[in-house]
Amino acid sequence: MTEPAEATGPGRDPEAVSKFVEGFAAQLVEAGMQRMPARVFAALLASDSGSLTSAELGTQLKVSPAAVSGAVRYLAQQHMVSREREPGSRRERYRVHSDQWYEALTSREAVLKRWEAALGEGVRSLGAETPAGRRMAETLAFFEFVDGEIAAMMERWRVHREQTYGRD
Amino acid sequence: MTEPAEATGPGRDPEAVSKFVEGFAAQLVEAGMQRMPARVFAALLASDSGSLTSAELGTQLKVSPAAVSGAVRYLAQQHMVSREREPGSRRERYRVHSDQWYEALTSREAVLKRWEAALGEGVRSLGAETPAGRRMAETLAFFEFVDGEIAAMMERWRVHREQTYGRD
DNA sequence: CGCTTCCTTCAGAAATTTGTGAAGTTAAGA
DNA sequence: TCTTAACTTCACAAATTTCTGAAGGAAGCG
Repeated sequence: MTEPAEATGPGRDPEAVSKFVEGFAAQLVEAGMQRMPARVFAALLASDSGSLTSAELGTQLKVSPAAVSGAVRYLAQQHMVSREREPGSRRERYRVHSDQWYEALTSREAVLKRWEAALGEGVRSLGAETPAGRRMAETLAFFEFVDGEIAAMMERWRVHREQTYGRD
Repeated sequence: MTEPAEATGPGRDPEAVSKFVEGFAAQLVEAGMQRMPARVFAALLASDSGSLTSAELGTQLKVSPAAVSGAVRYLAQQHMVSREREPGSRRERYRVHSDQWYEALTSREAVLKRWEAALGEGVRSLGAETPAGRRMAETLAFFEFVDGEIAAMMERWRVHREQTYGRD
């Protein structure tokens, strides 16, 4: 029986934590995410409190403060983490909300929108009546369809989740 | 009025085609795709026949046969293009099927599966009763939910598409 | 009001990724 | 069977990305 290890801050089982962090980060990287943001994100996901300071992240991941800073800025822009000022301290905490982050992941809305814009432009410039134009128009229609569906899907997830876990 | 340009093979309006190809490829790159596969894919999408030979791709994109070869291998692995042997010629054609490719894009099933595996591993090793374990379990549940929803969504798309465009 | 702590920014070094040229392989056509 | 066209593979060069160390700036605390 592998003792689940006590939930002491950075303690627990650094070995197991690190293994998960690196493994999960590797998968995120393969899906197109930059390495450092992926590692930071995985580390937060694996923390008991769901939040860590810059310093803690640097220590745990063995990287410089500069690297943490860059990664965290990226993640915040993508709405995958939020920053919190620890009142009465110049420490900053970075947090994953258990629902916030995967909404960010699916609602790659911004990405879809840009794809749609590029496709629309293509249809216009190549001509809607050309075979290529028609193919692009159909592709565009697909993305527009997906856009709508995703919103509905997230709504169903919220319901499903509340039934299973109760509110956040 | 900007003449839609004649649908002559490589002709049409090389200017407009190139503009679309580079623009759309750039968006795909930003979403995490490698540059050359993105350009090749965009070029195929913008071709009237929906298929091009290695040589045509090389000429149009101004890259070496080696680069085309690498890009095409990647795209084929991702099921985003299919290869066709032109009967009675050693030319190979690469093709986008109008439905095949976006199914490949959305059914990032393989990616999701690997994420799920990594998360499951994390839950096990950190302990399902720890706060971190619970967070990961919930995340895992979310991906499993998405898995199922995507299949249903694609089915709805097929119906929607057939009504709009008729069968392929 | 200055000291100290923590984070950020920036320039550059290191590592990784990407594309090329050249040689190799397969298969059509004579 | 031999020639030749077409794609692939491989080693290396170039470009890009990624991280670090050092300097700079904001905010608590004495």
